[in-house]
Amino acid sequence: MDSANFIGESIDFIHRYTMKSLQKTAEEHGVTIPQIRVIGEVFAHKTVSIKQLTQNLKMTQSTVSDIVDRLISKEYLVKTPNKNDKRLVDISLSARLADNINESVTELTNQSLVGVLNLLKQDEQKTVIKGMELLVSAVKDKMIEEGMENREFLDILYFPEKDQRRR
Amino acid sequence: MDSANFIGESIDFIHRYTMKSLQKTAEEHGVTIPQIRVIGEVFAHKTVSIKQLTQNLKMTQSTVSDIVDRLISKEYLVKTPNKNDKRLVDISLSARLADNINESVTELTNQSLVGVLNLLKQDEQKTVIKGMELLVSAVKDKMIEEGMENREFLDILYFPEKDQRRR
DNA sequence: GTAGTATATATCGTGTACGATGTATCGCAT
DNA sequence: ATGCGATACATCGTACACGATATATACTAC
Repeated sequence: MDSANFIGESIDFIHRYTMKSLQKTAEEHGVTIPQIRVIGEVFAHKTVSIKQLTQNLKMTQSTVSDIVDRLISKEYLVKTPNKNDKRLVDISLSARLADNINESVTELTNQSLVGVLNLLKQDEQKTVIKGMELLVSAVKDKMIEEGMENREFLDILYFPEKDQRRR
Repeated sequence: MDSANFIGESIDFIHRYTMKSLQKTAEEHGVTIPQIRVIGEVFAHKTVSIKQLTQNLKMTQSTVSDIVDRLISKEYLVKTPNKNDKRLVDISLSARLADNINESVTELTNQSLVGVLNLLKQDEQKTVIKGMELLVSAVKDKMIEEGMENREFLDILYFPEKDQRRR
């Protein structure tokens, strides 16, 4: 129970750190973290629907909708109705942004943690990863055990090597 | 770098899980997670200032202020000006709440993770904790290295046994 | 084709969350 | 006592974030 507490606080702590860290980079570009994440996805796929963004970024549809709206009013994105299915909306980079965008968008992904891991020795990194794998699979098991409906919620996380083990 | 990515996603994943898990318990009581956290702090200290809540819960003063206001309008908390220092505000449980409150408030803290850890064998738990300790101290080092101003941000996390090691 | 269901977005209401700014009070130095 | 920087809190503006609901379109069965 005390260990659980420690794990909980640690997760919170690291989560806060990465957020804070990303935010610094983000606001140099005049955007927020969620906004960068959305832009990154659009950049990667050239054109996506709200639905896809919702799935890939693990945010609810309404949240994504909001963010996209803000990015459109900033003239970073454009929305065009999909030809084949008029319910869909094709979201893509605005011409203006498509030009002066570089890889800096994609490289935004947790750069901070790379630096953190590099502070550790090889075998220490192994331990960290091993521990995280154990914890994550335990969480997954727990979720299944208590019948957490959110299926999509699960297969978000990829495992480095082998995928599923444990009971 | 791929490991960093894995760590990052794992942290997010677990963070989301614990939030989701806490939320379920919280909304059975008709409150939100931050609200329960505030109530718990007030319950523990009998009477606190906004400042103290800000520090203990690691939220900004304005956020705390907002939440306390909502809890007051729900008649869960009361605000009385401090006698000694008129800048301070004493926050305490409302009479109504103070009665039918039980330990269930404090036990709200990451109960979910206890269950998760119990799914692991003793030595696996050891690995998880060890890994987390390594990661956390690496993050702390990184924060110091890049001169993260937020000092308070640091001494939030208690370590089970020994406190500081590493370079 | 029509009805009924499912899907994709939009919109609304509420609640965090945070930085910036305003306001009153406290303490200290003069 | 007067002034001034520091402190505690409130308030405002903006941006997530999510559930609930509305709306339009697609699909399916008949």
